[in-house]
Amino acid sequence: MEKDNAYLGVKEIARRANVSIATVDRVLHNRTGVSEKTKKKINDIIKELDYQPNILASRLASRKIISLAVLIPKVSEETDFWESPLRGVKRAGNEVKRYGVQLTTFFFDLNDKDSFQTQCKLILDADVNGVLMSPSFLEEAKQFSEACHKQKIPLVFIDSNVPDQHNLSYIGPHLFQSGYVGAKLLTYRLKGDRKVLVVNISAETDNYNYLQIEDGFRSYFKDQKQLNEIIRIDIRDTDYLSVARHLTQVFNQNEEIEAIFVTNSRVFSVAKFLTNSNRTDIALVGYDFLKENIDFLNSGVIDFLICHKPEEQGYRGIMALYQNLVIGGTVEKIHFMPIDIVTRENQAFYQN
Amino acid sequence: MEKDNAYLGVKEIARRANVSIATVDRVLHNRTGVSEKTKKKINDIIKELDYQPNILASRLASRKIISLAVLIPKVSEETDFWESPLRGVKRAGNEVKRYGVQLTTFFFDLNDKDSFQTQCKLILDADVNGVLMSPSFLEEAKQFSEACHKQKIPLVFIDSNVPDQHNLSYIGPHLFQSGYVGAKLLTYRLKGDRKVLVVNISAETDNYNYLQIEDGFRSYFKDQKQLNEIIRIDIRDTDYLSVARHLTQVFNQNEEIEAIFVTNSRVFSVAKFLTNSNRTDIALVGYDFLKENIDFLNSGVIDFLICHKPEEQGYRGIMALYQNLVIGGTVEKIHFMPIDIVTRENQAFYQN
DNA sequence: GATGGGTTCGGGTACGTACCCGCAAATTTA
DNA sequence: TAAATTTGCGGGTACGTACCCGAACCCATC
Repeated sequence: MEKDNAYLGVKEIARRANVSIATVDRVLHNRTGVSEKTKKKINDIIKELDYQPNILASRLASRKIISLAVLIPKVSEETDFWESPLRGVKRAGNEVKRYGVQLTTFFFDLNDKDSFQTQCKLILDADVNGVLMSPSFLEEAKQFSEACHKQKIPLVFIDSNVPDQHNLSYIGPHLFQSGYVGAKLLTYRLKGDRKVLVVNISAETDNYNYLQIEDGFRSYFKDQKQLNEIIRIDIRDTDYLSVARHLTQVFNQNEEIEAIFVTNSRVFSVAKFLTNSNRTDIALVGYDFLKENIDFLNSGVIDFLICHKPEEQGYRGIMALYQNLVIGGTVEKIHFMPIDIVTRENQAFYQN
Repeated sequence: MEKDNAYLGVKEIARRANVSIATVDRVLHNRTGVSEKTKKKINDIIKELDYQPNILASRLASRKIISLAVLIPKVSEETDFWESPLRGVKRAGNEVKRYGVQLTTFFFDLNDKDSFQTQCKLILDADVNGVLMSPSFLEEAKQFSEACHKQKIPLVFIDSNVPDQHNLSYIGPHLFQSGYVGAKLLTYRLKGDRKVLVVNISAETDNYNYLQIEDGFRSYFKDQKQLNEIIRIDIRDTDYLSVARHLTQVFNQNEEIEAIFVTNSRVFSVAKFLTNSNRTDIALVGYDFLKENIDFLNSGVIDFLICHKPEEQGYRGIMALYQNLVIGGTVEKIHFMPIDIVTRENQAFYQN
């Protein structure tokens, strides 16, 4: 029941190297003031002992706090999707705050590029030690990523990736494959080879994410040699009336639609439309574990929801920064989230 | 960047109560040697300040180690299912060992009740602070649970639950609902209303888990008014030859089987049989993310795998004990794992 | 009023690491 | 060669809590 006395810490290293603890400490934090010779000697001993610093003591002795910034879209009336990542962020924040880590959250408006840039500047001015962000605007995110890299601030992307950046990690879905899974699910409900409709409801002008999902979706049909014609529609105004108007038009022009795939969480709008227009026999697949979506899942209007664990993305994102900054460990550059399939039957136990 | 100086610890409590730190400490750990009057005074101040002990300092100062026991089936040649929980356990163990928590793992033979009891005794003799176990043998697990309760050792069940025990927590699937989901998935592949076969391959004599799954499975058919006749078969010898022999017999007696549901991870045996006997058009649903199962999923013989994140069960189980013993926090008594649906398309990103 | 035993409490050190301060030796400068 | 730096290093204290050791105090008893 006694703690393993054989714990080998700085004291033991110092003893073996015939130096003081302070010198070992200097080497460990590669501070100046140690001759090359002793530095090498100490490093050898560290390697030999496979020294693992005691984080408890380390964080306790350090009077510094580590401050992390989080930049995500604010929750709008239209969709509360970003509540989930925020929950995960807060949960992680709660866990690490006892280790002297502090979070500050910055929000931007998904319909306003400027707000994104403004918040980016605020973060850079705040002199933080790490950043977690959703790179909703591709070009602006790239610039910010560059700035972080120059200042050696580790940066983690969630929800969607920005390729070829010096970021610490990406934690989020493999969008192409996600669309592929969506197509597969849709085919379970396909009876004939009538038309399939892909709906993108988004005010965002950058449709980088959306394109990858649709790519995956179409690829499945191609791979399976499904003959269904795939038609598509973009709806820029995200309010229900606008969605209903556009869909009415599509249905007027295409009488043979037997399935709909919505590329994001706004599938509930489509479900509402189908309900209102008595078209609930149409197969419907969409994204994300939102309350509205679950309701339509339970009433059978939505057949499947695909989900990428948004809360866990937030949680893992913060933990990756913690890992990197506090523990000094390595973090995998890309961590793909699972592509979860949610149905009426298993939704009760889903962990968002 | 400086740590919040306003941290109020035992020192401040002692100052306000006009006592020494040691006295405050005695109250915090409700040790003896403090008069009721001062105890009350100190407790009031603790409440007033909403004092949160610094775990870092606490664990650092404590020379005690916390030792946890893990009791799970050993990995057999037949199935390596228990590798996953063990991985999760080890991952958690790795995380908490820096905080003075030590794990010892005990294995028993799923075909040997005695080995289970033997290991239980060993654990009780080892004077551990907490136990994580798979209650594979119901009655024996109950006895062990009682013993733990008497000795005030927190106990966590994973994989399956034992109702009405004084255990700290259960972390695992809702078996009934899991069977329900299995039935739903199977119906996606059902074309007519021919027979459905439920297969249970298990040497275990206690089929407590299995029964709940089959209950859920049948309930779905009842709820949906599916007319398919459900036949069932128990296979006690888990080797492939035995499985093939039993299945051959069933198929000889029932020509109209169009779908099979296997109630545990041994679905690969059935898949192998279907492959060997050219019956791959039959729908097949089973359990668990094992390599063999994934292979058959990829080759299209298995349609769906259901999975309850076994690795995470192990991880969360240890963390629950850590939470309870180190942090002193509360733990939810039942934590149902998600009922994950794994297909060929999303398996690459599944987190077991 | 002295003695004893129990109760209540404080001082002090330790946990392993971070980092300030200051001293001595080595090196450069005058 | 002496003085002024610079470099290399050790001593020591602090972080917030745990817990040992003993001291002071109380009340009862003779």
